[in-house]
Amino acid sequence: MKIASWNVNSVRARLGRVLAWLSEERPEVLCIQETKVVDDAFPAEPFEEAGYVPLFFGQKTYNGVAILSRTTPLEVSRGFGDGEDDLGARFLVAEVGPLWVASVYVPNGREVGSAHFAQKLAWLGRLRAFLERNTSPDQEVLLCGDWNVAPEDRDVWDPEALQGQLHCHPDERAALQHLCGWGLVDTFRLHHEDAGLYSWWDYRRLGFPRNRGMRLDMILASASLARRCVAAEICREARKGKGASDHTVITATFR
DNA sequence: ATGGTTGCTTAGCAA
Repeated sequence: MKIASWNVNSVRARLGRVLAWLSEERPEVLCIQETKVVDDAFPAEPFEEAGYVPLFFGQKTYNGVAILSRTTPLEVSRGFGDGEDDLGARFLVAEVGPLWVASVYVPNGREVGSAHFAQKLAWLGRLRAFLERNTSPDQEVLLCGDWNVAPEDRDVWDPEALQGQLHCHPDERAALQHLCGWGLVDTFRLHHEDAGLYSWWDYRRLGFPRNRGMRLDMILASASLARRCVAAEICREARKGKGASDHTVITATFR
């Protein structure tokens, strides 16, 4: 069973690429971030024709998340429902058979020390609170998304230059670690130890050709799933060429 | 300190 996650930077601009990748790889589930489209305009039909049932939670211009599943997903939640500002359409949860799957788009934070940065840290805390209220680490939980945090120095192209910068700040890493402390494992690191493996490369300054990137996208799994995780990959091919998202698609495969 | 690129929307914002 293959699960995938992809920040597509506009689902309409990337539709052809996403459909081509789906037909090639046929994952059970694809979680999408940055759909950048209101629900009325989400391109549901092409995904249905490709054999997927889409759930989507979007807004105008920014953010937006979706879950595509080969079996009909049951929508569990849009946003945290905790009475606070969700900072846009960033969180969608569905049950897919026994799986409890979330598509997650963590706020960027914009600038270390800014109000947006504080909201990013708080958002990660609210996500943990949501898990505590709505599920259990004993369940089969998958959080798939763009975390906007590079968890360790080996996840960034120049850790010295980027030390303390956005995506690498100790407070962001601590917030992500606290979330994982609920009972989640970074599936990629179960299978790969090397530095220099990234999921995002800046469009500017030839980031991808120079492999100047960061690993910001992750599939986090609860213990019962982590035990059954037999592979995890970053699909660099999908970042190549004109018309690619600045993020590439990642996968985790479970026995 | 700033720039570089992309997408949405149409000049400027967000990433």
